[in-house]
Amino acid sequence: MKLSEQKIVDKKLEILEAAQACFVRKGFHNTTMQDICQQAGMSAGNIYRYFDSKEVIIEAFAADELQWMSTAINDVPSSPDMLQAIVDTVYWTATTLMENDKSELIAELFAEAGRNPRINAIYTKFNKQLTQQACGMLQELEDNDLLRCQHDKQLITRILISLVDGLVVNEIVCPDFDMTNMRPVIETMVTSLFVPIDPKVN
Amino acid sequence: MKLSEQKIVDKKLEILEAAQACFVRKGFHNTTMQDICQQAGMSAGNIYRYFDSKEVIIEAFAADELQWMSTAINDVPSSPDMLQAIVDTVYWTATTLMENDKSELIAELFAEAGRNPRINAIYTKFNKQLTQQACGMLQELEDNDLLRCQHDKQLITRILISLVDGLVVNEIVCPDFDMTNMRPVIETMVTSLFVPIDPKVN
DNA sequence: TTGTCCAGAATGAACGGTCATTCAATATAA
DNA sequence: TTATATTGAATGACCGTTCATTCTGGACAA
Repeated sequence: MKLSEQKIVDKKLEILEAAQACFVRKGFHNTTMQDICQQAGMSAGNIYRYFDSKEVIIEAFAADELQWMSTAINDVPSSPDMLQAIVDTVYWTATTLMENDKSELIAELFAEAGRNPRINAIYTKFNKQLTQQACGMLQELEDNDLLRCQHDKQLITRILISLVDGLVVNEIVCPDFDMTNMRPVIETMVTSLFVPIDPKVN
Repeated sequence: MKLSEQKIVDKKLEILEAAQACFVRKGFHNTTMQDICQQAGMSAGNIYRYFDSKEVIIEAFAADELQWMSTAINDVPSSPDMLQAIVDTVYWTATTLMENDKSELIAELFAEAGRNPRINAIYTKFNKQLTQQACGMLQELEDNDLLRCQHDKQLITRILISLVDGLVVNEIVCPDFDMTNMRPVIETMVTSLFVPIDPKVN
């Protein structure tokens, strides 16, 4: 009758999904345990068997959410043209986040990271990894003479990440502005940061 | 003995300033009325003579805050070179917001706008104005043959605003990343969106 | 198969604490 | 004295968390 490891993981996930639905609607602090209970179809006491506190649920949710973003970024369809691949990464990440209604959650995460040290630590760590990963990719492209960066790679990376985050959260306060044509603009901006290496030169 | 109009305005401002200090530290929902009372050196009952509810304080604060940003944007030192003027506006706005510790507040505003319709309305309205104002400036530059936009003016504007917001909120999750050299990168990206009109051509 | 037992899963009412809001009492200035 | 400003303890609602209780399904003896 004891639940298997797997069942416990599933249960936790179930709770986190319910929590997510509530967090989207009301944010972390306006969501009550009762909200989560109702959404999860589970009693308060039972939820506390899986998570020690609401705070822990928020933290687990944050970690999950960043995990989701991380995989979303890796799912960008790759292009043979390296410059296009970078443009795609920026564009796809932004549009994917928007289309999956992550705007509110990301805004919530930033706000929480601003005052909750534990959430801040989770986000900071994720951000550091993401930056390094992206820098590594740029470095590799340079090493293989496929591209040259016009500026410091870390700066470029951080600014592009900021651009994506900015686009996503701005969706919240631009309800009726059509962003579907933003790709060419993104392309111009991103492209300007790199010099493609002309094969003819070799 | 009745307070003059001016005194009432002052009192309200005093309360809003106290509220702001608390909001920076704890965010809207973790700030208690007691926090605000203490910070303002005023009793709870008295604050309720000036604001009907905590909710109203948050709304008034949001409006004030956006007002502050609006003026900050207009305070950008102007440059004779129009392209530089645009770059400056983007760069100055971002750095000014960062230096005045607005990151947490802006993140908080985005999060709140995501679920509180009244705050959303305030922010949306501000955003619309800001976009129009910026578009108007670009239009004027084009009309005077000082510049040509490579893309739709509204799109450019929205994306640049998003970039600024993204840079500012990203400061929260990049505690130890040095952004002081970001200007050249910003310059490259912003510049790429416009074609300066060469006087020789005329 | 059938009935009994029990560990672990789940429930939900109750508790203690916190917080926004109110209001009776007091201070103040004209 | 009086109208207004201010105080801060009291109020009532809400919320995270707990815990006494109930449910469930498999083990096992007969």
